Amino acid sequence: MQNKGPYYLTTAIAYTSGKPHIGNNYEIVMADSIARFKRKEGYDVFFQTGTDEHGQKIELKAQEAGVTPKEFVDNVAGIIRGMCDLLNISYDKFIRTTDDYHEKQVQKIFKRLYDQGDIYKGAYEGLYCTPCESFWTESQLRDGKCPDCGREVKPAREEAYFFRMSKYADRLIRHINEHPEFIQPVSRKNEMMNNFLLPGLQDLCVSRTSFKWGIPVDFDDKHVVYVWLDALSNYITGIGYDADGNSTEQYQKLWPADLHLIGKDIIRFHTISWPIFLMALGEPLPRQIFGHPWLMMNGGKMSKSKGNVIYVDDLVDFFGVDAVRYYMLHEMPYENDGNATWELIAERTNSDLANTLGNLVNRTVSMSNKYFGGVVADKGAAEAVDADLKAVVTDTLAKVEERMSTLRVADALTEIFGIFKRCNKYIDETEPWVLAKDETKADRLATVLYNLVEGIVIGASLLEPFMPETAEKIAKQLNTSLREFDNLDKFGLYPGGSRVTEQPEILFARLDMKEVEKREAELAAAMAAAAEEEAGAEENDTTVIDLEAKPEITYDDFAKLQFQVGEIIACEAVPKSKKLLCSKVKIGSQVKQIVSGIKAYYTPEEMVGKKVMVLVNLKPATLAGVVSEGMLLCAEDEAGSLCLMKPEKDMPAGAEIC
RNA sequence: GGCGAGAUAGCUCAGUUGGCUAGAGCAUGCGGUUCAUACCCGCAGUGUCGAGGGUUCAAAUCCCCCUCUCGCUACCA
Repeated sequence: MQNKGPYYLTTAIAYTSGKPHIGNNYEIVMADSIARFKRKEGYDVFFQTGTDEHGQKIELKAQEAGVTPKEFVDNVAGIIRGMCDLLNISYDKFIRTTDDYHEKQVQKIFKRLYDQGDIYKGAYEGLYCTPCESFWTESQLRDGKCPDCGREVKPAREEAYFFRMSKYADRLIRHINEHPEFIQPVSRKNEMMNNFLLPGLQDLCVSRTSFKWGIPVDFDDKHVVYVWLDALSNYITGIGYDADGNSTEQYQKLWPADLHLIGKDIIRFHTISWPIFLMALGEPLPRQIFGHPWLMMNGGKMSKSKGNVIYVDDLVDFFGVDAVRYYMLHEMPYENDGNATWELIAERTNSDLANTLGNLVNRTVSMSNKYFGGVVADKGAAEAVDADLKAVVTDTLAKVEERMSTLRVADALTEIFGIFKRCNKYIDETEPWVLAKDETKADRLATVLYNLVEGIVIGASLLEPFMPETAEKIAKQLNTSLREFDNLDKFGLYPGGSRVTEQPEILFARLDMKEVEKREAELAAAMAAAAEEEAGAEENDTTVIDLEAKPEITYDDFAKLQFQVGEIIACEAVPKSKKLLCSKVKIGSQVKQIVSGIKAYYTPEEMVGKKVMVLVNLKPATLAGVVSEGMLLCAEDEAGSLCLMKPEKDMPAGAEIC
């Protein structure tokens, strides 16, 4: 096989805050199939994946678990790496952002960008919104208040480092326009252009002082490097980049990357922040960034308490690794989100893997044994029907390569299965069991079986990047080895006289749906129980939320606020808004119209009849074109979920709250 | 509200620059077959191609408008 040169691809690195579910795992299976495919095409592939291990969230999780952050991420990184191995991921490098060489380079990168003026030390001044943990510029404020939550912002000062993004914006816009393949799928390109690049980029804060679990800025150790500058750099530090100009040979060979495979949620960082960092470092930009959609579980309605979160280790345990890989790859959504349920995986396994593929191998091996004692040989008794079979088989490589060149993995698999379907049809056309009854047809029968074996070997060889274990099993049953891509457009290379296995092993057993449901229910029950226990434990820990204290106020300040009980007598969604509900609230004898951003937590129907706490004398404002004359008070948890405040006993509408 | 994507068979979706009776896979029904994992092969469907209007000899495909879904973004007194 001719060497076609280096091919460097990466996945996003997984955040080590907990065990990943199937939606998190599928990107790496796609990446693995691309890596394996490119290797077979003759590229010198380097496939990097790994874990992103810094940040406040991990610091908190570790604290909850009573371990150090490093102990915490060591554990989770181990789990993630274990999952990669379980899924047969052929990564060449597993990078952790806590690796010493990475940390050292990130510090150097930060220093260099600072020295050359791309990063400057600044401070947020004046306008901090505590609940949102965000600083705002004067121009971003709405009516002098936080544009996010509408609350008072207050003068504050926090030292931070910033990156001058705008300096490189024009260059990036030009690059994106001149390289239509840079952002894939193309629909994502418009989102980035319209929402971020064309309106003008804000300088990006690239350091934090509010937590410690990160890479320290070595010349200013109050600061840690902000997560994206840290995480994105993995793509170059993992292959030997050096900010002082002493990058390794490997780096010289591999960079720029050919493909960053990422989820659609982080396209913005990969297509804006990352290229700009690279420009600042004087490095070339990656050739392509592919933002794949998500594989949803149970239509997106999953939760641990319902027990319907899907984990690949459970699936692999039940279906086997290649059935799981096949499902992920076959359902691999290209533009729209895909869906995964135990039932769907079982259906696909039964119809494609057990029926079409497994049964084909089984019947072919069985017939070879039955009619020729397992010996397979082409006796040259060709007939007209053979031509089409051979054509389908030998044409598939080109079709698969075409599909893979645009990362249409699911379509590539469908092309390969076309071989197996064609082979099944060929058996019906040639009717080997009829040939077997006529001794004069023995040569023809042998030729038919040879053609089948040859077709299956080529199909299995094409299948190898996607289902490596199964491809090997097939080759073994046929007592041969998988073929190089160079030879997949040639028919007849299977060595005549080879003997197939005597006892064909069932590649994929047909699954009984009742068994599938039973297993799923068992896991769901266990998961729900665990979730409940965890929730119980959390309750004992008396989960609390600490807010930054506001300045003391006097009773007179308080007395300015008029709180009353209000009864919601009507409620409807605000048209043309996604989060707003408009309620008619009876307060004493008057009725006020109040708009609230709680549509995600309450339906209009369930709002009606509630008696809630209302701030009555708030200056009216217009939201989404609707006047709001007060505020329904809510409690907000860490996740931002809202809960209306109701009187503990039934009180008349209008009762004062004081 | 801004920008973008989409709406095709029960389900998941294909349908190049407008061109013959609108397709595939799964599921369903019928027929064939028995080497095989009750499997495989064949046949058959049903579709107001989201609604309405327009351009054209001809529209799923182009234009206008409407409805709905989704993504990014804004809105959350």
